[in-house]
Amino acid sequence: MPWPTTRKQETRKKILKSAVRLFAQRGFHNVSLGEVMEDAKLTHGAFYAHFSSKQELYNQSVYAATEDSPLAGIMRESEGDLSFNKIVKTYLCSEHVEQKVSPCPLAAFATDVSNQNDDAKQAYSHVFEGLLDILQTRSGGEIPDRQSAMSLAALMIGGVVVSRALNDEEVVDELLEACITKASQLMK
Amino acid sequence: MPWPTTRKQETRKKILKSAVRLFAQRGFHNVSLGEVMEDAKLTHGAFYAHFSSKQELYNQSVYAATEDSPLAGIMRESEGDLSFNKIVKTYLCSEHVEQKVSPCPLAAFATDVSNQNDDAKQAYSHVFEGLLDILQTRSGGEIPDRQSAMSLAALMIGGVVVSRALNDEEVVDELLEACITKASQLMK
DNA sequence: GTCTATAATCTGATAGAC
DNA sequence: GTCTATCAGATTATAGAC
Repeated sequence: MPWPTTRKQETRKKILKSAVRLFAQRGFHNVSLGEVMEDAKLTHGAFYAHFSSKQELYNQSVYAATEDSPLAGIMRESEGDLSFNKIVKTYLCSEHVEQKVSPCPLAAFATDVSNQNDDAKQAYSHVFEGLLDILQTRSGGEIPDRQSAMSLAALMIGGVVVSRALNDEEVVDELLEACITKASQLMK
Repeated sequence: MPWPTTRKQETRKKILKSAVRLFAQRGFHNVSLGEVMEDAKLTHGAFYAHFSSKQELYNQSVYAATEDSPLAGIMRESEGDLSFNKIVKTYLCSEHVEQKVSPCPLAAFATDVSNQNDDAKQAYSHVFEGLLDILQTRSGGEIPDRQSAMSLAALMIGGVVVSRALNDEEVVDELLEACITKASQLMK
């Protein structure tokens, strides 16, 4: 029985989905377990039938967030290669900055993870390697090597992280456009 | 009397210095006012003679952190222009990632600020514009325009932020080197 | 201005009925 | 597995003596 989709696993997924959205929007300490469970239409006490601690929930959220991230979305849409432009513009857009779409955990969870335990960092590292792999293998050769993929990842994540901390929408648009325009120059 | 350096202002500076280091290392919610005041050799209750709330302390820390940041350091050392290589290598180094030097607030406070009020974002935005200004006016023309400066800032901040969330030192070194190597290509 | 002491609140985690 | 109820600890902010 490889996938015994029990009701418990469905509930666990619901909790994770709520956790991903809330943690990404407000950060680890600005979200209580009560809020997560309420969002998942359960009560506080039921939490510990699914996770051993808030920290474990957060670590699992780092993995879970990859499923609905912007890049996962365009990967589902297109079966073949992703164009470089499509990748960059999907990531560096105001909808992603404002989290009108489910966010990339590498941008949303970065600073929180750096303040947490090694399990969280391991999850983050794993997801980061996954991004590098996608960039290199699904871009039809437009991203030639690991070094290019790494610098592109830093540019994209940095662009979104900084944008979220600015208070001037015009500067945000300017920054996103600058990153989009300059990204291709990293590929040479 | 332009600078009446009273003892109160000295104490305020001491509190800010402790706050910058602790907030940068562990984030807003992982640092208590008690810890900040203890680090500044005072007791908890004395805090409110200097700041009206923890949030105000944090906002002021964003500004205060610029004084000892890596780029402020090399600007004090050299009177003339900074070389592009010096800027990039000073920022994207493991000592900065591990905060063995006083960190740049744009990297250390980014995600926290995005979860806070508009005053914090205003402080962050102001510091960000300051970085763009330094990059453009102090690089001897090696950073030709605002768009180049913006993309470079995103690359540098992103490189440090991601590095702090990874658990594999080798990958961190690889990432920093990738960002350093590729940075110059953004300047064309 | 700085101290000690405490109020008021929040939240992670546990216990036990159903 | 989910619920209600509660414990235990931490933390921001305040009060009042010095």
